[in-house]
Amino acid sequence: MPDHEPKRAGRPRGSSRAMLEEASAELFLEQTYAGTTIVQITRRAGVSRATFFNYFTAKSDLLWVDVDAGLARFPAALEQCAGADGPVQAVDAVERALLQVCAAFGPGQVPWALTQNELMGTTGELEASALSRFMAQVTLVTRFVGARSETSAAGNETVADRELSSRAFAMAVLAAAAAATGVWARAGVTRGALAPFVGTAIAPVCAGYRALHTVG
Amino acid sequence: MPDHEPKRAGRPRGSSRAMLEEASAELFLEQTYAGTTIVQITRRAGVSRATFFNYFTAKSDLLWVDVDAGLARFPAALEQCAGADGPVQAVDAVERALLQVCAAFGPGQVPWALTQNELMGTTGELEASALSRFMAQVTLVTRFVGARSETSAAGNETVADRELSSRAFAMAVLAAAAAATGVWARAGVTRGALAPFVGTAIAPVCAGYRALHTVG
DNA sequence: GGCAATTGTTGGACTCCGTCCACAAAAGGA
DNA sequence: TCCTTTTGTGGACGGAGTCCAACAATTGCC
Repeated sequence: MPDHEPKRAGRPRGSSRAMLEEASAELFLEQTYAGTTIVQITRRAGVSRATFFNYFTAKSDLLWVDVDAGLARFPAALEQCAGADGPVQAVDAVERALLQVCAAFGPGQVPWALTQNELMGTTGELEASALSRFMAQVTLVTRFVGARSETSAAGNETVADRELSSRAFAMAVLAAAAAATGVWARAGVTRGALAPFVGTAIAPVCAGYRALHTVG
Repeated sequence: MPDHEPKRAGRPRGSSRAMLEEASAELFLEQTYAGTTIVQITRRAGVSRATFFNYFTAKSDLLWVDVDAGLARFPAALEQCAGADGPVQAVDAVERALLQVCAAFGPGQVPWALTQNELMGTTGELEASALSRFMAQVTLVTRFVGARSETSAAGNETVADRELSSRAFAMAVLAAAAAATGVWARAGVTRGALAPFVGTAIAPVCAGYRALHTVG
């Protein structure tokens, strides 16, 4: 990554994502997410309200900066964990890739999205932004598993069945991971790393889908 | 249900939920959900905008009238399907109760929430309202399973483990059901009843959690 | 140096959602 | 009749998100 200065034409940025993230972090601590307006954030960062939307598409993006950063590594992890073809191997790869991504989250930094979810008023907005991120990962996993299940033994399994199965597995395993993350966040100071939580949560789901493809 | 007229005091209603639902259904067909404002709905129904919020807490409630009606029967179905104590029996009960609720949805009436989800602009709002409903069912299932797992063989299983396991199962099985519902809705005219879709989707998840509790 | 093209920043206007409140209308009961 | 209860109404308000026309700062070319 040597191209830090591509020397493009045009006015250079006088602000940055980081400035807005910092300002919002301070205000969220003081006033909670719901109690903070975009205008307050931009004022503290020293920019105008319109500038905010040059860096974020919605206020709720600020809740997910850490999570998004971690999730950004998921596709690469998936490819790296991918082994041979076949649905069972695909389930294995998803399980490993999820744990690999979770390894980046220790007991220290818990994303805003997980700490502000019960703070009155935040719930609605948080859920909206949460599901949109969830579904993005769902399509990722669905495609990954679906592509590796085409060559399956098949037989009495229709195309629609495989599509349903892939998507159900994707949503189930990611939901289990999300559940684990929620429990982990609520665990307070005693929580250790995230990965063990996610590991125990997704194991039964993965086992169920593995059994489905090994027996049937 | 003979108490249709409890003859309460006060001004009788000149409007009704049904009027607003009908008006919104017409407008959603003409303009899509995102393209329809609350004012338009209330104008067509012949009431004022403020009245809308006497019957619905948010515009997005209109997307879920059918789903909410079906979901309302879920707690009762859960109790009815409940058998003996123990985590395995709890998983069985949840599986049966879910299928029982799905039996109410045939190929005819597909809720707005499922038809308008790709119609540009709707996505964000839809996801918000979707997750709030999803999480309501999650707490229901979590409590149900959690209460029936306390008497488990336990041994090397801590309380935190059981809490995590219950919640992960709840979210996973409901996510699989949601995935199936989505596939079913997108299946077009060829779709039959909803229950078979959900059945194949949640079976592996339930199997996985059953195995977890029978072996270990 | 002057000039255009490019990129970032700004303020303002706008729509819609959701909340709040004071008030009017329509009933029943005393 | 007066009081209480319930529902409908209009208006005002603040915040989110969109849009746009203007302005500012920099690069590269002539």
